Amino acid sequence: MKRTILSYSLALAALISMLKLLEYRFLVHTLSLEIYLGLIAILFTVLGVWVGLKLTQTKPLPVSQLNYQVDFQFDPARLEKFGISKREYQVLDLMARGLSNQEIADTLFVSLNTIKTHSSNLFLKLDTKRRTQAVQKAKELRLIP
Amino acid sequence: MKRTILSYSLALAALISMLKLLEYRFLVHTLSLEIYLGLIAILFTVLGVWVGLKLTQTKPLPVSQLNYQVDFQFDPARLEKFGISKREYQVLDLMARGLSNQEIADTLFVSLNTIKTHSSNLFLKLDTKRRTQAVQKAKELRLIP
DNA sequence: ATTAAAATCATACTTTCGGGTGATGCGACT
DNA sequence: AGTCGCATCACCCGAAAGTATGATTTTAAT
Repeated sequence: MKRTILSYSLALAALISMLKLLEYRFLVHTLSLEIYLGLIAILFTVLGVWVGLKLTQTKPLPVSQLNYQVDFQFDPARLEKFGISKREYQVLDLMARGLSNQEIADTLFVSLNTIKTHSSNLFLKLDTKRRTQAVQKAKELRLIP
Repeated sequence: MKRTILSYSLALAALISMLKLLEYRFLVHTLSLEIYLGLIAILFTVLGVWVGLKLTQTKPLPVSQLNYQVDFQFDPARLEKFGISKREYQVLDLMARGLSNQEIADTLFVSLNTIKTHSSNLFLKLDTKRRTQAVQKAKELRLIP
């Protein structure tokens, strides 16, 4: 985490420097200061959105909305019974929504390999061989809605 | 959602206007342009983070339906709506139980290739790319329990 | 401060899925 | 008699999923 923050800071610093260089260029070319400021504002807003998403990490995806909610109740105790970690649970949830490993990786902002590791561990803990089996079993066990 | 986006846009516009006013003030007071730019950058980064978080917030679902496999009832009419044949339905059902294509083939005493054909056709008819997605969608559509 | 668990990522390899294409046989319907 | 839908199967190929192993980094608990 420290590392990420550091890299973001560096990226930000680099961006600012770059912008400063550009600044003089633009100004001598008589581009209005307002437009320039607007561009900076937009750019950093986008950057902010990006940073915000990165830092908060979790963001469930729709894919196929039509979300029907059952009398399902999230129960950490049940997860603990199977030794399923928070991250693994997130992966399981997205799996159940029909996402591919790559899509899950993109959603959680981690690499494909990481998701493969998580899912492999899930299969061990749920004693299943495939994702479809894992999802089915997790539903039976009321681990997911 | 449109409303939120609109309000954010307005807020942004207001901010920009405000900043433009400030701009002249600051400039006549000989505050360095670099510092000013940096402030804008930081401000809009923060704004971006805020907007990003707001936009990705998942709202809780209404507790409308409290049912899921309770009221399931096999309905050939629904299948027909999607053009799903008897055999394809069987494959879909076994798929949802977590069986691999090979296992389904063994269960139905046909070849693996046949199951592949059936499942491919299923994906077409359900407009899905993966078996997990197909199963999920079929459950939503109440095609299977 | 140390330690244990969790999370991350990589590389290499095997298996399973899924798409595309084409072919055959069978019953039903007209 | 012809055609249409369904079921069956084959072959190829690329993509995705899954296994195994090892490593580093974060986080949480003691």
